[in-house]
Amino acid sequence: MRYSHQRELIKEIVYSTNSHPTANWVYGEVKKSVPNISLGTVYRNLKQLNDKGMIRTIYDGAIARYDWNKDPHDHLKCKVCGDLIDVQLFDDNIRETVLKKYKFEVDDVEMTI
Amino acid sequence: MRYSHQRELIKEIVYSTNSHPTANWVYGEVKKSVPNISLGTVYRNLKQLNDKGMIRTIYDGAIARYDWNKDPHDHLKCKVCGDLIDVQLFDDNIRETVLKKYKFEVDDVEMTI
DNA sequence: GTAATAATAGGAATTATTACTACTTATTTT
DNA sequence: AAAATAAGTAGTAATAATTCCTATTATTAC
Repeated sequence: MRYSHQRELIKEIVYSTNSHPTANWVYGEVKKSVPNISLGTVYRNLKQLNDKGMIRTIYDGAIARYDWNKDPHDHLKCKVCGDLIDVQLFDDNIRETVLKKYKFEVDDVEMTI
Repeated sequence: MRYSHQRELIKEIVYSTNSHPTANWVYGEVKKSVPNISLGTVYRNLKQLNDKGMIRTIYDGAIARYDWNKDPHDHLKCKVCGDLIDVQLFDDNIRETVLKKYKFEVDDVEMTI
């Protein structure tokens, strides 16, 4: 993965907020400095950053949101305003519990409350 | 909500499987008995069944899946085949923990592992 | 500096879902 | 039981999020 100005900006934008932004919001922000960036570029880079483990993708219903916080954590979603906030509920024993009870090796836990 | 043949079938189909089917899969199944049912009818009825609490909607990444099992439970998703299986991991103290720690009243917990 | 090729912009294509509309059917009223 | 009414339907258009495609541009290796 070689350097690109666009990806660097996209990464900085995601890292600059706690709001778990959508691709479209990131697009709007990055357009401020690169007015003719394309939405496809935003999506491609978000996916690459996710694949390289630099950001995390979470799903809010049917739409993807991006999170710079890669530590295992969960989200509380406000029913009224739709905001997601980070919470820390369970510790690493989920992994063991699941392995013991269900013989599944855990890769990732996504919980929205 | 008055009776409709289509909704009845859709409900039976969702209740007949543990596979957490998508709207599209339900559509394919119901077409076997009502060949010219429309996809919109399937979506409308799945939503109604969800709103009346007869089925539950879960999100698998970006797509909606439907589950007859309304008891609180979580899902394990196989990374290889994509199947979702039901698991029972945590008990009702999630609700209390969240209320105490974060002052959020819990409506629904959705966890995919 | 030049060649090789990853990344981009712009737009078309896809996928999941919702909205619209004229027609049909279940229920209610008479 | 027929007529009235309003919920439901099929078919299709529209939307929203995301991915794909292609000619051009930018980064890195030599």
